[in-house]
Amino acid sequence: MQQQVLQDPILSISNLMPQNMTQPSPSHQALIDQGIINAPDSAKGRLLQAAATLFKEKGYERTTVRDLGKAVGIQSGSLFHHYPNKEAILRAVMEETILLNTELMKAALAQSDKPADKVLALIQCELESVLGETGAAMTVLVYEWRSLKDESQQHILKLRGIYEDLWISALSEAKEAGCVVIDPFVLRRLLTGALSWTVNWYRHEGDMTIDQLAQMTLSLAIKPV
Amino acid sequence: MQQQVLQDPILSISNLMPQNMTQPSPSHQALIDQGIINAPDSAKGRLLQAAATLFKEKGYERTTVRDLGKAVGIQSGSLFHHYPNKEAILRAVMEETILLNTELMKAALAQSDKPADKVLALIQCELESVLGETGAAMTVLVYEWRSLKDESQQHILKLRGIYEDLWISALSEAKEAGCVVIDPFVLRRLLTGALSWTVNWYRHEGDMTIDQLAQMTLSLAIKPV
DNA sequence: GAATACCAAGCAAGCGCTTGGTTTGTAAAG
DNA sequence: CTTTACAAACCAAGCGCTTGCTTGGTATTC
Repeated sequence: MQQQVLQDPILSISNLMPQNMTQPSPSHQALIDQGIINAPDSAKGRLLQAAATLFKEKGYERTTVRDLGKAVGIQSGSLFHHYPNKEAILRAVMEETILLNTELMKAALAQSDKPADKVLALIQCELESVLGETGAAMTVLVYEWRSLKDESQQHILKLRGIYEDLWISALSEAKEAGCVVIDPFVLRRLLTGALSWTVNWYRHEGDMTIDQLAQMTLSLAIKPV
Repeated sequence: MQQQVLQDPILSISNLMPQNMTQPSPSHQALIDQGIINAPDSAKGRLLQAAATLFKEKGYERTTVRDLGKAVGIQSGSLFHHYPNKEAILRAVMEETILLNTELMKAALAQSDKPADKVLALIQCELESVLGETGAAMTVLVYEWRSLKDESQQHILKLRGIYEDLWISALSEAKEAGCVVIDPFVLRRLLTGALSWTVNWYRHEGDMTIDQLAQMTLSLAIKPV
């Protein structure tokens, strides 16, 4: 029996034609060129995208390696040619999305000047990451944390530290400028929850844009000077 | 072979001595008396408490019925004498905690007068529910939603609606009084995220009390009139 | 003596992952 | 332009284990 009988080869993980592909941003492309993250149209890249979607929808534990294989058009066993085990796929999803969004945040900060503008830029960035293309992966990062082994948790925590430092320094600047009244660490944590939770209610079809939501959130976080 | 040889009968689900029991509040006791939720020292009540703790720590899927049985000192198969299946245990954990906390919120609201006071009371209540005794169950309610069958989700959603109505009317009053500037629905959703996320960072050992945190959150949500 | 609460044993299904072998892409050698 | 060689990508099959849950029987309680 030939494999072609069982399965359309165009669905093969390495033959899939790119679809709905938007052009990666310069920051994104730089990370791909440096080999730090996988291109979205590569075999591994598509696997990670499918994994993020499934992990978000069904949860990591309820997603089987057979689900993952079916999503990218290969046998479940073939997954282990790309990653040593299922947990490594989860870890890669988390690692890539945090690396990418850290770079996007740095780029956005570089275009801002006043403290309040920097805070707004960070809020916009985080909303984009949660509600946009990397939304599935970001949700997985928040909701599937416990499924990581201790070793992986510490690895991701280190990357998360760089990301959080950007937030803390921006909020601290804003506090010194007098437009933030509560402790920056507490404020960041309240914002983390508020922003990540948007994935559970924000709808693109609605009549509130992401920028509007960002402005509303900013109005809570800072007081006008 | 006698069961006593294998297992200390004092650990049996129906014989366990109450420990670390605080006196249930009047609202709590009322719900117990009406048979709406199980007493914390009953067989089912202890099972639900253990389940909430395990589900929070390991996640619902990673918690096996054998884990649950061991936690309350019975065989895994005996669980199905109390609940028809594992999902029913998860559902019961969620249902009881939302019913209880709705009553606690109503009681707190009854003691408040001005709109800002009502909002503060709700914030305090929700923080207590997330960080206090029902914290495990509340965390499960947030994180294990996807593990519920559709039917159970709709059942819990209905209960949650009553809870959310209390929030929306309080925030709407505050908006009419002029101390809330953004849409009450959006504000509630931002607060939902901010408050539920506290479970991931707030520590009772630290030098910030829950009331202080509630005050800080209030200072973001409303502006002084 | 009936109902309740439990145990001991185990079944069927599904899980992550391994294995041995085949196809495909690539690129140098003839 | 073939041929040869080899590694990467994949399939088909299934192993060993764990899972939720069932069954038949036994203490305990009122």
